[in-house]
Amino acid sequence: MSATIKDIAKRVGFSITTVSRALSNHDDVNPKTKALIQQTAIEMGYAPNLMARRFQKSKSDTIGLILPTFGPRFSDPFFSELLAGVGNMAAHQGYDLLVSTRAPGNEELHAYQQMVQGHRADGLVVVRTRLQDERIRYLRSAQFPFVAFGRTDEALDFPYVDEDGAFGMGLVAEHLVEMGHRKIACISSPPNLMFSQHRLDGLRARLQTLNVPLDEELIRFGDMTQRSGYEQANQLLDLPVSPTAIVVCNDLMAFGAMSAAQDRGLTVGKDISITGFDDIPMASHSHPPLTTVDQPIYQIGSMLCEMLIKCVKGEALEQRQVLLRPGLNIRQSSGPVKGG
Amino acid sequence: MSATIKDIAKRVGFSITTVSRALSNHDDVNPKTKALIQQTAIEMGYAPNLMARRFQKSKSDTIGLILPTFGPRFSDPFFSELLAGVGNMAAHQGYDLLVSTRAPGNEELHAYQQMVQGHRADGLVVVRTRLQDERIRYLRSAQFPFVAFGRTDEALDFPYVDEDGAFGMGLVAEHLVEMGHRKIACISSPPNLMFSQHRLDGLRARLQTLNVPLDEELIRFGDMTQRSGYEQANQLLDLPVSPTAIVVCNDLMAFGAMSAAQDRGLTVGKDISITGFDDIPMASHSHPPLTTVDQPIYQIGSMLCEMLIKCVKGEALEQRQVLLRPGLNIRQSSGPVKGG
DNA sequence: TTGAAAGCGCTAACAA
DNA sequence: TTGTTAGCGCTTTCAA
Repeated sequence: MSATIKDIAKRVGFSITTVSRALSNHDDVNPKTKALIQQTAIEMGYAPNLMARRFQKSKSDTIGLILPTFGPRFSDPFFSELLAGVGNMAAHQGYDLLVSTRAPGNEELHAYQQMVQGHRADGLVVVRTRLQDERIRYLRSAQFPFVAFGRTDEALDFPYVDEDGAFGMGLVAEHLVEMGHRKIACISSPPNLMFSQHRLDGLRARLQTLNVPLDEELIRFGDMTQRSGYEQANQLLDLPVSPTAIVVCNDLMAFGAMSAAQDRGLTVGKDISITGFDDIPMASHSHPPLTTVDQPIYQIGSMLCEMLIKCVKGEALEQRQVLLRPGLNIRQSSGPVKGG
Repeated sequence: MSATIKDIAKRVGFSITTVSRALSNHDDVNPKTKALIQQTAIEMGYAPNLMARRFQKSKSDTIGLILPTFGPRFSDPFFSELLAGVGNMAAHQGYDLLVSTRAPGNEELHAYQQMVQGHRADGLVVVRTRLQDERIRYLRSAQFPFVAFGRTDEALDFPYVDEDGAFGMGLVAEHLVEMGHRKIACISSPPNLMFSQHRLDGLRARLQTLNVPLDEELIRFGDMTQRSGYEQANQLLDLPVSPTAIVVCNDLMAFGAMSAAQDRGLTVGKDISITGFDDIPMASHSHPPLTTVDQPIYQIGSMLCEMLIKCVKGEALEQRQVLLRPGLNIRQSSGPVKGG
């Protein structure tokens, strides 16, 4: 259907070799010939056949991203922003972005294998690292280029970008203790996720040093959805002595927790303090606006992609492991302890 | 690096043709030979080189999806769910999913051209159709397979899935009028989007027949973000005689509108009614839970993908144009008009 | 400065 | 049932 270099060669009367070189802008082609060929290519509406090119160079010029989805209703503003960050950088660098969505487990690992073995992508972005992460183990054993969003619990050396969640939670702890809170609860995210560990540990450690040890009875685990935050918060609020503050490990669950509190007639920020983590755009326009730890998701996506492309090209990384230090955005969902 | 059919051929002592046929499970191969070859392939860890296969068949087994993003902070739960719907069906059918993110405009159209001309994908999913949609015009002119999420204003025949937004808004209109509302405002989405037209027109038309004509002064346009809903609602609430109900054209803006009302001390569902559209998971766990028109985003994604793959394979579509009829989920964000 | 030729891994006519 | 051969479109030695 569309023109090939062969067609162009026929038209201009040169060999396909010369055409190929002219179009790749090699400098061993007579300028006049080159100009003629390039002009003709435009006239004929030539577009290189990428499948042929990729095959012959055995490079896909594609990076892969497998999103861990839980259940069909995968409604997560976090990932759409990350995707935009990765995708825009990929496009900027002339790379395609191949996306898969799989629930963690065997099928997911299989998807990784397919990406690698089928040469579907030149490198992979691994998101939301887990304890004993089999994806990372696999990619390392296959010696396949990848960059992770998150660290791991194993002593493995690989490139990653992560945010210092422990530090972020430290800021939350300080803020709440300063506001007089002593009975602090936590709705954490699934414990098999690395960032859950960092955040919860960070919270626990900082509270300890502030002499307000975290009551282990007041820790709940949710699945990161708003619904889950709602349910876990309800459990906490049902306790005989309910907490004066709930530290939630992601914004979505924090919204759910706010709803739960509000359903009981509590004024969030006055009767109870609730904090989040991520600072998704919605956080500044909820009611009340959410106190939360910021995480530059879009930029992280960009960085991941940029680093990965360097890896793929065999270029050296100026920084192989990046740990970002977050800030705390204090808004109206948190305030002085009541009667404090 | 990895084994090829040539390697297998050498090992088993058959020709590469026979190996190729055995691995493709053709039935003109001796069962014993076939078994031997397949066994050997497994032993050798053979994985077909997709780039080679795709090149030779000149089919990418890939479908493309270009997400329209506005600005860097692309935090949209709607699209992540759609992506999951499309992606899971694609995986299920053995197709890859190529994703790009572009702001509407020239670069976006260029991305479409790249997909088409570079044979990057066998077919495209076009989301969020617009008035005079140049993407659709282009794909039609290029005779490239595509399926759209949404209709168009031009009299063009192409496969699509859409939800009957006018009907959905009719339900909202009925609900509000029944609750005694007469001063109804609307926060619409950008008027160049087809679904905005359908929803606003549907609202206007149904209100008309209910003898509660929509006051054109009470129509505002937002950009679909929570922030925008917040801002537009504030404008409406600043009017000398503020509306008793605000019909918002998507859930995210509805959340923003709720925040704006709540900031003024209004109780949403009592002092003012607010409705949304989409029924994203968050809608049932906001405070108060949001009355909204449901839209099965995940299923729509699946359908789009399934239809597209049929198109790509040259199979007939049993239904070329699908228009889904929505329902209204009445929750606590809407109620009887105050003092009504 | 240009061209001939080989080959990337695979599939599919056609022949045996 | 199996093998021979050609070729997909492109890049890249090597030779002229």
